[in-house]
Amino acid sequence: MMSGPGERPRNATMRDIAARLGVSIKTVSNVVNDRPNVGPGTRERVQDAIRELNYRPQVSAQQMRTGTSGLITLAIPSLAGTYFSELAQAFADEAQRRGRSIMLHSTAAGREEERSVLAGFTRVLGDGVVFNPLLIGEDVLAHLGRTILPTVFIGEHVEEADLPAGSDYVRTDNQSAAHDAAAHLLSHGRRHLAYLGALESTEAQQEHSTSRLRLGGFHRALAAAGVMEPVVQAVPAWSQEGGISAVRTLMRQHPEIDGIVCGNDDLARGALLSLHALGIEVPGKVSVIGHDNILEAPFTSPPLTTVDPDKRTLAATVLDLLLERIEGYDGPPRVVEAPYQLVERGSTAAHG
Amino acid sequence: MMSGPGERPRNATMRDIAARLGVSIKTVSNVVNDRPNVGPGTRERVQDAIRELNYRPQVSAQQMRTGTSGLITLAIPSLAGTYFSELAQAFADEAQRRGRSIMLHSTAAGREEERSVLAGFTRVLGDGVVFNPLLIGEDVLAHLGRTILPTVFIGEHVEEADLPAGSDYVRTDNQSAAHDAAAHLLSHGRRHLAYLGALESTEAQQEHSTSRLRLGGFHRALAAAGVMEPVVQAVPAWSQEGGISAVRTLMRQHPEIDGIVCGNDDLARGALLSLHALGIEVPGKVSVIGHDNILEAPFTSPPLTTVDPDKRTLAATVLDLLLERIEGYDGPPRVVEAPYQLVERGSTAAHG
DNA sequence: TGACTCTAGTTCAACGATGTACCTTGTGCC
DNA sequence: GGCACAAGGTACATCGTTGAACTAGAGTCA
Repeated sequence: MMSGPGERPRNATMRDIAARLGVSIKTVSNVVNDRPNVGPGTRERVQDAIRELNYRPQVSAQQMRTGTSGLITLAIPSLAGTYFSELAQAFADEAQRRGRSIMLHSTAAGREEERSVLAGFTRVLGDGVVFNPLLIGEDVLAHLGRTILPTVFIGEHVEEADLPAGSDYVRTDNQSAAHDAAAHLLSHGRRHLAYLGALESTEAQQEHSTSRLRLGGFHRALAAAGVMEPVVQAVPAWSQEGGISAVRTLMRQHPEIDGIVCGNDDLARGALLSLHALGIEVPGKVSVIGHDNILEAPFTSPPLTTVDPDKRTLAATVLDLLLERIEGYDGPPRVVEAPYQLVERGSTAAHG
Repeated sequence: MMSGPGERPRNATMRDIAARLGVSIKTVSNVVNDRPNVGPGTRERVQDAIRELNYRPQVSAQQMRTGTSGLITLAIPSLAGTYFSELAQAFADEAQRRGRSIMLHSTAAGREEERSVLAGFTRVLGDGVVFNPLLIGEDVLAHLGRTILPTVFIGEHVEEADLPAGSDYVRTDNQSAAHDAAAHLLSHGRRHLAYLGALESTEAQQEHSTSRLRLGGFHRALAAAGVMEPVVQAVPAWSQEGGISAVRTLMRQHPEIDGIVCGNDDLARGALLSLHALGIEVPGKVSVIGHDNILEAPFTSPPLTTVDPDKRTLAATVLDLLLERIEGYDGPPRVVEAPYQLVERGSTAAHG
């Protein structure tokens, strides 16, 4: 201990411990892994030596011998954006609970970057991959014989038929979620609904198809209720500021609007602020509903009703599937629907 | 290719390639690592086989042999919070540029979790650690003989004297940053400044000491300018909603205020919204300055002047130091001051 | 021709941990 | 006394990769 400055010492190995005590390496291994056939005295002496030499098992050696490292790669577009950063946090927490570590791989660079995730990153590293593709299409997936590592896809951009062998899919049904959000407003007597979140530019392409799906669900709900000509309001970006300016435009052009379904909670926050500034009561005159249930959603004014994708359960489900595959399951691709839930707060209310 | 469903095949190894071609494993290794002493014909045949068998080198075996894996652990409190999630993204990007991967370790669980980071996570994994401690104190660091892996500390909670052997420190000088922010307002003729961001509860303890340092810098700037009795406004949390309500209180109790230094940009965004709602012009009547330069700062209304800690440069600096240590440097701890920069936007302006 | 060098390889050991198979004691029991 | 048997170990091979050391053959040059 307190070795002080000097040569950076090699980390202690089982060999060091064995040598110091005059026992075999295997006995040390047995102590570390809580295996039988070690006398209580020996066990204790080994444990003392482990503490003294500050021994830690070396994961790479374990992986060589046993085939697993406890490492899981999480490949998502970017942490910039509330949803993905909260999702990553959920994965990190759930992985830690299971004694696993998360490797973060950002695919913001686009299609090539995503393809390289599937190709195995040019190096085999870790035991499995959680992958949220945005750009990779059927063409790529369909020609992928089999993933090199156990993989679970997440998101909404994967066709079930394209799932490669050795992978599973936890699907988020954004279309239904948006449908339910709109239906919620309709059930409260709102009839003049707007969808806030269409993107003009393909620049923010990442949210684009999410937006398209949510818009689809919105239309479906309105069609089912016989409400015609719903209003679709474009935004410059899925951000709070985008919501603020867009809602100003929206209410000027469509003063009859009494309910707004927002593409995500950042937009919804902007909508709330804008409505407040315009002196329009929420939920008295206009109801607002968001998507994602971000951490701040309960603290907006009024508190935001939103669709909760339950990131923690999603992460847990995904990791359970992945760990099953890592531990040997090799059946056909499984598809699991990720649950979501409408969380009702103050920004929506029944209408006289 | 297209192996289809069936037994999950072992990943191909160099041995497989060598066997198929009747060459030695070492020759395959030489091709993979672009080493000389391989004839052009042989090289090509090996490359073809690599493609056919979809071979990828196995990092754990490489690490065993060479001692490095290309993996770096990033231990930060949590991704919930704009600053840390943008910081993590910066690290992920910079690491990818350097051909390294980031392992994410969340220390939100607190002191014990932080201690275990220093103790080496109970398993040796990866080549080095980037660690932003919040709670670990001198007592722990000082008794740490030497870190088990090369480590670079970041943040502001480390005393230089306590740095363990084998580590470096990239310090963020929050006190000076807050000082400069206040001085900026003073130089524009503002005299009635408030600091927004003191925390009553120790619940949000993570930001607590950051807040304390920034408040210290604020006081220092005012004292130097001879401004007495600055106002310090408490907030329930360092969030936008916290800023909104706190600024309402602040302006009611202190209508003379003409400049607000905010603990972070989320608070500052709240301040801008609140001031707008109160009909107080920014920057006409009150100037607002934030901290962190979050991605949305340029898009607030008016655009937010803020202190930019330049997360990308920080990440690059940290990784360079860490990689030097990983590659063998074993000198005494180095301390580097992370630069920051005041980004002037519309929320501050000179005062008549 | 002989001494040398260069190219294109080969063989071997080693990194650290662990599963399998084997060995050595001491004890209990007939 | 002889044997079985368990408890508490040891010895060895192995996972995939790479550095060091070696070799066989061809070309160079005095």
